Amino acid sequence: MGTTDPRIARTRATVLDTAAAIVVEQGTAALTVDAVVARSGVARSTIYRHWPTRDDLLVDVFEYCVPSLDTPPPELGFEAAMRQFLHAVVGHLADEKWNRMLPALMALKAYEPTLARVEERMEQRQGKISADLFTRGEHEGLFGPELDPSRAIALLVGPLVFAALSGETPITPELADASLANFLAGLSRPDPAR
Amino acid sequence: MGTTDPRIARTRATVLDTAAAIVVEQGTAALTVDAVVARSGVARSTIYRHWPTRDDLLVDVFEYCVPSLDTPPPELGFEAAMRQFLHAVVGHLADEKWNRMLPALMALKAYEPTLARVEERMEQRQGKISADLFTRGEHEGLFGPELDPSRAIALLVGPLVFAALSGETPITPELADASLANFLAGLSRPDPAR
DNA sequence: GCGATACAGTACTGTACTGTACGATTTCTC
DNA sequence: GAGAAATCGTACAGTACAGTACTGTATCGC
Repeated sequence: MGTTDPRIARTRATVLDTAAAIVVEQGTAALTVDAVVARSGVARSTIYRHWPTRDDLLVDVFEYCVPSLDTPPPELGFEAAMRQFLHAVVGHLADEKWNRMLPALMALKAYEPTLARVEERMEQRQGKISADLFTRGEHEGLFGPELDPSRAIALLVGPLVFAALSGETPITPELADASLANFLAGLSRPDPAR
Repeated sequence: MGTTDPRIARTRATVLDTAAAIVVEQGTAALTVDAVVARSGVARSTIYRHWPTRDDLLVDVFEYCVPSLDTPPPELGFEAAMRQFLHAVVGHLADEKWNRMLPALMALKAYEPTLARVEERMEQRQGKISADLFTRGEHEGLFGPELDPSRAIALLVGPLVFAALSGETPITPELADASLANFLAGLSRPDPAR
């Protein structure tokens, strides 16, 4: 019952790998069924057996490539856990694959509701992790419950995403450390410049 | 000599406005010559008289929409000037036009060298402004010459861009203030967590 | 007003891609 | 080994778009 035909899994993986490579190397506009056929060797009719339209394939490609982040071990405190989380984010953003696909997803989510949902699920998963981390920080007395998690994530992760997108400054664990250090420093200065 | 035929300027503006609206509302893939013809009333042959290919038109649309930032008045110190700069960035990112076009530019610059050059020029202009601002900060003794401007800009502007892209947290001047406050707080804590 | 030029409108070619249909072949399951 | 199912290969219709060519009309500069 749980056993699936290996042919199905095989072609599905082949097509998704090929399609992802095309998107990474040439952009989403270059993802045509013919291009996948030429590069993967999988027959045209076979691809349409698995995906009803080209757009459905594109959605699956993104879903296939979205990085999965883990919750840092519970014994870590806020600072150590957040550092580990940010380092993981750096790792994914530095990887050429996601480095190319993230901007494409951001650009398309405004017009393709199906891709918007992919991005939504991704942010939900990461939101759960960050919520866990901020709970640790609150228990440590670093900040109160009034802290806005979404806003804090923007402050912490924003610089990393910016570095990945602009390419002006290298995206490294050190940058993540700097972002975290600034965030922590800002906490101990609750009434800034007023 | 310096006078140009008003017909040229008129159709050029009409086409660029229409094309920009199409890109903002439906994405770059929807920018076809026929779509511009239908919406603007400008004839097909006229468009091809101004732009040799559709891609050239797209490049001009981006160039046309790239926001221009001003250097804050020289009498302002680092903090006030940077605040003003960041607030201007917030203004452009919150505007629907650039909010949609920036991700598209980020996604396409990896594959279209001509668009990469558009983005390059944009970053160059902003780089000049930020270099000016960091010089002020250095003269004020806030930091030394070892500060990396590109990296600092990532730390300061990154959260704003992240907020604009993700849509999870509102992009407001207050967010800019928080980013700046964290950056300044990090300065007075030169050896973080080591 | 007049010549020059930009614009409108239409028709056309060529191409690239989507999605369907169908028979032949391979590969899996049992 | 036999039947089922997935895959291959090809052919085809339909569409959307890029870019060209050409004629007639409106608008500019002088």
